[in-house]
Amino acid sequence: MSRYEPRHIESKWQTYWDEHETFVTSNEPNDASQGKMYVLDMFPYPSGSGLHVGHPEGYTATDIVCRFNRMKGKHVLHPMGWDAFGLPAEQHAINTGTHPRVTTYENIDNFRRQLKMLGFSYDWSREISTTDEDYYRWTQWIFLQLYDTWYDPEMTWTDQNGTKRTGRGRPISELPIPEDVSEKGEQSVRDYQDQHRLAYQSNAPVNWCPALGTVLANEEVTAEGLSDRGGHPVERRALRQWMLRITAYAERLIDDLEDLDWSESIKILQRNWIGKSVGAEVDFFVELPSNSESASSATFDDWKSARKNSGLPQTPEGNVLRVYTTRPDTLFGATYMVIAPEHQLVDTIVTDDKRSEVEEYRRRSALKSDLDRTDLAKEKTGVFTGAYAINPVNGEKTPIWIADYVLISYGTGAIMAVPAHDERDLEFAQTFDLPVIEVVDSGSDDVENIGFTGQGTAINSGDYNGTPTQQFKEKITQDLQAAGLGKQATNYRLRDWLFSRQRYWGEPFPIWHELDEEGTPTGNIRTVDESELPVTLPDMDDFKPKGTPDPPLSWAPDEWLYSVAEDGTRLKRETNSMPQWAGSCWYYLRFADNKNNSSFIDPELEKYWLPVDLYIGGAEHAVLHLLYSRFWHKVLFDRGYVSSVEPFQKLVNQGMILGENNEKMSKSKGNVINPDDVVCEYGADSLRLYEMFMGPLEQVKPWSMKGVEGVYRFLGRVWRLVTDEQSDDVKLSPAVQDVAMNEEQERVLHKTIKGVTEDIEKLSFNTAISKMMEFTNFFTGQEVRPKEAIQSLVLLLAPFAPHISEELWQLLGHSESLTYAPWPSFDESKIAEAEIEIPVQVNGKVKAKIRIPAVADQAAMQKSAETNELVQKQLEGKQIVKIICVPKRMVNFVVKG
RNA sequence: GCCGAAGUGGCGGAACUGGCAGACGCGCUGGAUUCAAAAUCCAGUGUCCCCAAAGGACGUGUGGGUUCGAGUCCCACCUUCGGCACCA
Repeated sequence: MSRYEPRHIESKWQTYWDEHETFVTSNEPNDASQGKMYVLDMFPYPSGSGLHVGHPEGYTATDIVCRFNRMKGKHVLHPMGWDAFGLPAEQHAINTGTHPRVTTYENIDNFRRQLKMLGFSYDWSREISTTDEDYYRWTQWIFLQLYDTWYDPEMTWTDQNGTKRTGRGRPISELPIPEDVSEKGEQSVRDYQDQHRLAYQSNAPVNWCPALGTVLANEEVTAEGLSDRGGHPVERRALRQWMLRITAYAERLIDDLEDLDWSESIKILQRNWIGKSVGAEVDFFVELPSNSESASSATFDDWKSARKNSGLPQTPEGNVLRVYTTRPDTLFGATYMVIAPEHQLVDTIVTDDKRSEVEEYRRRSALKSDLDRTDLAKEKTGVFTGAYAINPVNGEKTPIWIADYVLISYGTGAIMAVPAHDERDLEFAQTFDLPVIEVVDSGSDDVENIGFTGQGTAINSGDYNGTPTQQFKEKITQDLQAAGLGKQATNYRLRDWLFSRQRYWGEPFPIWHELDEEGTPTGNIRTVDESELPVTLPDMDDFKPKGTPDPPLSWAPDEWLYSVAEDGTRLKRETNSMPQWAGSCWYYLRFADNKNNSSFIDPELEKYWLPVDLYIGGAEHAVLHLLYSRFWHKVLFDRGYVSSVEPFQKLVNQGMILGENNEKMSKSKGNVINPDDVVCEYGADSLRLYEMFMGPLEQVKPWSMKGVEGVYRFLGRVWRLVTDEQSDDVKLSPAVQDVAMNEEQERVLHKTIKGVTEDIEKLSFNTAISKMMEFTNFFTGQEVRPKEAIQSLVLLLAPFAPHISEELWQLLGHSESLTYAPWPSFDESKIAEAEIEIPVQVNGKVKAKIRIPAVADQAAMQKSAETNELVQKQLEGKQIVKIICVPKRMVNFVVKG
């Protein structure tokens, strides 16, 4: 008896595909091509534990789409690669002494083996790893472009597609240098340029994680103040770091989401992350204490009239506190000011009697980790500085406090507190017994004005009384602008991207630091010339953090670390490395042209293949990876290197697969399913089919071994549908005959083709599979199985279970792979039934069923329903109020009595 | 607290644009095949009332509403999951 033996079939076809280069994709479409289709998986980090069942979920989905589209005649690009830089390989090296390069390439080999075992139709000739020198050469090159770019928000220009745009990343050489800067000489110009580059260095406080020995991005620190990876405590420290000015692109990163075919919830996630808010900046005159050196005799009135003439300066004077607020309409309710402990103005304004207290508070908050700040969130703290600001609208003297609930990194690092209409301010005011003035009327007796943060009508606001919130905001912003006291301002929650790590296993920066005679950095830097890329990682054996923020590269061999420039300047390399995100920011571009030695991608190939038509991956990358990639892409776009505005046209996030117990799979819970084991027992086709059959792709769903058995049984049924069970060797079943289908068989076939085709297009794979099951159940019951129907099923099944399909296809007499066989087409007219059954309802409840011609009109339907015995019984003695007939659907009698 | 997604049999899930709720699979029950088993095939399977059948009632998180008709639309609420969290 010939049984379905996946093990044998699967390795046979995997070898066949490899040998025939079935999935190798030329960059040239063939003559019959129906257009290009770029389908991409989020490439994996090749971890030591191998593939997880979550990986094949997305990968099977994209594989189905690819195989389907190849059969539809599309020119399909479907590549795979490795996001292989990163912490685990380096940690492993620290623990075992094995070099990360060795571990990484071993893991990659294992991942590749597993992916091939699952029969995915990747074009392996396009494989890349972010750790390949030939790849990170271009990652470094892109960094140099970022370094060479400044953002000009004013520039209007026409892009290469002919679209008019405002705002562009431009070469630093085009940055206009103000006269007062150029007057001060070359160094001053250099500094000015450095301040405007998209890649810049900063000394801002960063998240230093002693346990990991590295600095982390805000995004890599949890709300509890622990490292995202490993859960170690994180503290704040000021260090020199590389930053990328992603905030310059915030507006475009929001705007361009509009035209993307992404789920609305992911778009919202990104919008919230960027967190745009529009409000006003307002200047408050500060009465400096008499002890201050910069104390001047200038009065509030003098200042105000001076401002009326000069307008609002770019940066406020030394005795002016600039605040940001989204509610300028509540200006009359400001009863105190709060500035962040790190604010520059603190030193200037603090009075002698408050100085020690203020200093102490600043010292404590500087030490506070984010954890402490969050913990204390409920209990507000702060100290009065002794200084007062004067409210520009009413001349009120307002005390200035410092408190760490105001963040230095947002807005101007200072706020006007309006306790009546802001929860945080109210809490603070109650803690410190500060006055509360209500200035917004909620407009409802049920809602107290104090604590009301919504929109209402102005009260206690002088001439503005009675103005609705929205109108008031606009009006007062204009008035402040006219008086030179404020202006409209936009802020983003998004911060610039901390782009350096204190790690060995990452891309080195293509950057030199100039050294002086003593060998200390002068602060000036030089870029490595493009022709000298890549800056390869030096050979090292010791990566163990020394407990200081010095990166491992700082103890690299001198030959690597030092050099002398042609002009004799001594140089030292940048010893930070790039974060793991760097490589994944642009890998989708390289796949289109992975062997190019002269450019990161050929412009023609970029135009042809990009953007990615379908991108599938885990929701954990919904914000960071996708935001970073989009940012880089836009910079490359502005600089003319890519023609598309956005990299990923359609995005789908697959849902997580849970263990059988409905919990997250984890070693400690012992509920981890290993794909190797499943393939060993049931075969790759069953694993693929099961992962698609479990439920909707985007949904979170639990694993079930019984479910795998179910689809395995289905494949067995398909096998027996085509092959001869009685025979010892594999041959065609005698029931499969080259005869015409009867009407019913034809209807079932065409219905199935239609259903499966449309379901694949909707990525509704679970229902596509159930339709093939129905087909199989039906044809199993047919004594004669017309060959045409059986062949069509094999083709429909091929994207889902390619191995068994190839085998059956061969058995059906075909000598070539079905990879490029035409997808079955359906004929709508063959699906329609002449006579259909519809329900008859009485008062909306089904009471009978009648058979009517499919084309029956309302009158015919009604007549047919009325003559039905069961219906007549129901209607007996009742008054018919109304009859509703929906063609092809139902008849409903509405009756009384 | 704010934002988002989702709640349908014993389980995973299906249901086009408001028109027969529960497709398909799992599980379970019964039968066929077998010396027996595995495998396979066939039939049944939402809950309740009824000895059973016929028949009937109820049923898509809860409570209201719109409609001839609601899983689907509207309002309020509950629960679970995901994200954010002093962003002024």
